[in-house]
This record gives sequence, C-alpha cells and structure tokens, in this order.
Amino acid sequence: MSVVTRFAPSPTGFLHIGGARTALFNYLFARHHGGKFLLRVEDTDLKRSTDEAVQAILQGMRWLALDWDGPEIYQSRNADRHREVAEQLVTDGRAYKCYCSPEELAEMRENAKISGGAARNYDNRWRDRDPSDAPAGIDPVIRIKMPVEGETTIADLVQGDVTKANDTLDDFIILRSDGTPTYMLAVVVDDHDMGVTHAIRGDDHLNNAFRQLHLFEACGWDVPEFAHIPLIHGADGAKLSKRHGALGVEAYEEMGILPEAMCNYLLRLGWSHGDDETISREQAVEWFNLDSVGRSPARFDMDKLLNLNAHYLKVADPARLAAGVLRDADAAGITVSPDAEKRLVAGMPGLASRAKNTHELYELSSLYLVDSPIEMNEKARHSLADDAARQALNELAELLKKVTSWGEADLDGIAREYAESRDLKLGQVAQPLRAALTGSNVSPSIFEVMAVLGRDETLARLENAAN
RNA sequence: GUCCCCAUCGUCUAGAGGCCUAGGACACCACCCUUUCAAGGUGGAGACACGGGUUCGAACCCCGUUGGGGAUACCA
Repeated sequence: MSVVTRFAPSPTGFLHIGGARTALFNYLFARHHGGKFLLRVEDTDLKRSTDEAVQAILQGMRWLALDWDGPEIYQSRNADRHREVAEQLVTDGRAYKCYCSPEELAEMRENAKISGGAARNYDNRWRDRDPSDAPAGIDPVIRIKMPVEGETTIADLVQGDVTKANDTLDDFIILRSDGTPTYMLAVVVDDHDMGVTHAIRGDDHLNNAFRQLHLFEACGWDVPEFAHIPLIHGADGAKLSKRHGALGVEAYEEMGILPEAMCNYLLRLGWSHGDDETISREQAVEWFNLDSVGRSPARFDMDKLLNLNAHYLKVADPARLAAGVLRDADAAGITVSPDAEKRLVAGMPGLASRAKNTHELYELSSLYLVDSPIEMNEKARHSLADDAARQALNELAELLKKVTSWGEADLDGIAREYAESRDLKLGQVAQPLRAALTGSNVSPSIFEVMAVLGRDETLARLENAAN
C-alpha cells in the first residue's frame, strides 16, 4: 500500500511553528515511503477563514520547501459531498436528526459538568425518538450514533495504544442545521476521498480521533493510521503563544533565519536519530520514522535555532547569500557597484562564519558594499588618530604599491615583515589597517579583507584614511 | 469538574532491565588558537520529579503521588 499523508491547516492565521512541524513530519514521512504528501485547506468555517491566511500558509510551505503533490484541496468545495454522506448515514440508520435548541444543549452541558462525568454533554435524546415528534419550524442537525458501551482503542503510531470508554463519547454533530458539515465529518470524508493512509497531526487531535474512528466505520471505510505528535510549548513551558514563538514562519524569515535551519530545528524538536544534530533534507527523508518521535511536548529554544542558523549560514552557497544581502541593500536604498558585488561574493565565506542571522550578515557586508571613501565609526577614528599608526599605514602603503601578487598569504607576509622591521607587534599594524580598510575595529581577517578588496580599493581606502 | 496524554542536565534529546561512573547538542564557564570579532579545538559544571513495588539487578516494567499539557462547541 502506498503512503498518502496530508497537512490540513485551517486558514485562520499564519503558518505557525507547530503547524510547520506537522507539515514537515507529514512531508518527510510521505517522501521517505515514496508516497504522496497532500495539502488540504480546512476552510469549512467560512467566518474565520481568510484568503490572506491561505496565502500566508502556502507561502510558508514554499519557504520551507515542503512541496506538496497536486493542487491544494479546499475543503469548503466538498460541502455537497459531505452533506450527501451525512444524509446517507441517516438513511442507513447510523445517524439521526436532532432538534435540540441551543438552550437545551447548554443545559445538558451544564448538567454534565456538575455531574462529575456521570452525564454526557448530549444525552442522545433524539437518538431513538420517532422523527414524527419533530417540532415544526426547526432545522435539525445530524448526529452520528456512537457506541454506548465498551471501549475504543486507537493504535497510535506515536502515542501507542490509547483507550477511551465509549460512554464518554456522545453523539456529536456531523451536519449543522444550516446543512454545512462540521470539521469532524469533513475530515473523515476528505481523508477517505483523498486516500489518506496516515493522519499525522498535533496531539490536540487525539481526542477527536476516537470520534473520527467511529465515523469512518459507520461509513464502512478503512480507518487511516493515526500519529499524534506532541505540541510545541514556549520557553516557559506554557502553550505557545504569540509572545514566545507562535509566530508565522515568515516572522522567522524576517528575523534572518534560513529555511533549512528552521526545518532542521523543527525536525530535531521531538524527533531524533542518535546523536545527529545537523541533518540535511536528504538525510531527513532517508531517516525519518514515526517510532523516533518523542511523546512529550518540547519547548521552543531560540538559541538553538540561532546556532543551527549560524551553521547553515556557514555552509550556504555564497552567491545565494550575496543575493540576499543585495536585496536588503536595495531595500535600504543603497546602490551597489558591480565591483562591490564581486567583492561581496568573494568575501562572503568570511562574513557568513561570523553571522548568526541574515541581518548580521548584511551589517557585516557593509565593508564590501561601498566604495572608497568609506565611513568610519568612533573606534576606527580613534585608532587612526594616533600619529604612529598613521605613519605605519603610510609606510605600509608604500610597500603595498610595489607588491606584485595580491594574495592573502602574500599580504600577511608583507605586514609581518614590516612589523618586525619596525619592532612592532602585528596587532599594532593590523588594527590601524582594519580601521582604515573597514571603518571598524571588528572584521574578518584583515588580510582576507585586503585580498577581497583588491589592490586599487585597498590603496584608495588607505590613502583616504591616512589624510 | 471529567476524560486523555506526558515526565532524563536550564533547553532539545540518547537510552527499549545489566553496555550508565547516564552519552550528545544548545546555552554557560575556563583554557588553547589568534591581527580584532566570530568560528574552531580542549576541558568543566549540570539530569533519571517523588514514593512504593516487581527483579539477583530498574532511567527503562507495574501502581500511586506530584507537576505539566491537551480535549471537553451547530471552531478547526
């Protein structure tokens, strides 16, 4: 049997961290088994669903490179089919019409609460009542008949066997009085119609699974395998809220996170493969399994995400990172010369190993982005205010003018020789050089900077700083 | 309230009864490297929630307690 999974977000907001991880696990499981990964937008609650949210979710999925198979499915478009199924269940005697008013329902819920579990939220009062008793002028809902005794066990692929007494399951609504399907019905019908073999979703759906299981059976359909993955909590252990990380994935993109870092982080949150920490997409597809998904909720840890991000920045293609920096520069209204662009790509590895996110990368990039004369910060100015430092720079500049091969090692050698000849420590030469060349007291190796800058730009900056 | 789930360093986790003196990663501390800042290297501190069983032997199995989370809608 070929595997079919689906990610089924409701478009009431952005694609948050938890949803992204659910999507990732579904994606990985399907790819691992060579199956299909489908995307279904659960927009049956038309009041709360928005097109912006749909777009945000699709965008987030694309950013994370979680490509789904086939066009996305909109649940609201299957409403007719859902209604047919509900009516068929009534005809088959597996479901029935209920004419209760909201007041009656509220009363029953109240009773259930004070009864301490002895009463149900709905007492199945219309279950066996004659349809001829139906009051006039009331549109009924359709409820599914649930078993009244015994117990139901779900063999969850992550949580193991979970058993629930059937008398805690009341006859829930599958079709609203306005004829629209509820979530419970829509999920079951769509999962069946889509051929879903594995429903991998958040732990908050575990309770629903019991109801859905019986709905599948009432319809005479195969029940998919269930896998309920633990939720992600905030750093304080409480449910993830907007305050600590239930942000849309695009917020992380804005924070300067690379999508591969995000995926890697999300994967390791609740899933492990021995001691492996940095895991590529290929390895993830090869290794992913449900057995290794942990059963306890995990806390979101920004530091670890950032650490992973720094790693992926280090190994990322320089041209790709440079393109990102250029976009930021453009957005900031900075014009970058073709020469500067070349320098940026050449110097990118040295820059990337010093950044934790793309914003830092952008700031670090400034030394290559502009052409002489460059701006000096306070520390750099201070360092160049020293006469001895400026003299050293001038003397070194003279030597550099005569240099024939402009490699990092060559330049390093010249500076060392010069420092030795004047009885200076290398730092006494390198720091003024750094100030003159980068306008800052912090940068990659100054000889690397010189090599990347090239002879003309280096000498121009040197001359500018010495005067 | 009721039902369901969970429980190893601060955090993410390894661990499927003896390989555990509990391993790795992030964060933290120290040292090394070093022209600055990072990166990197080496080392350090740091956990089996508690109480009972079962067993020759328990982080691993069972029960309870405590703590945390989820679900309890004509939302999804």
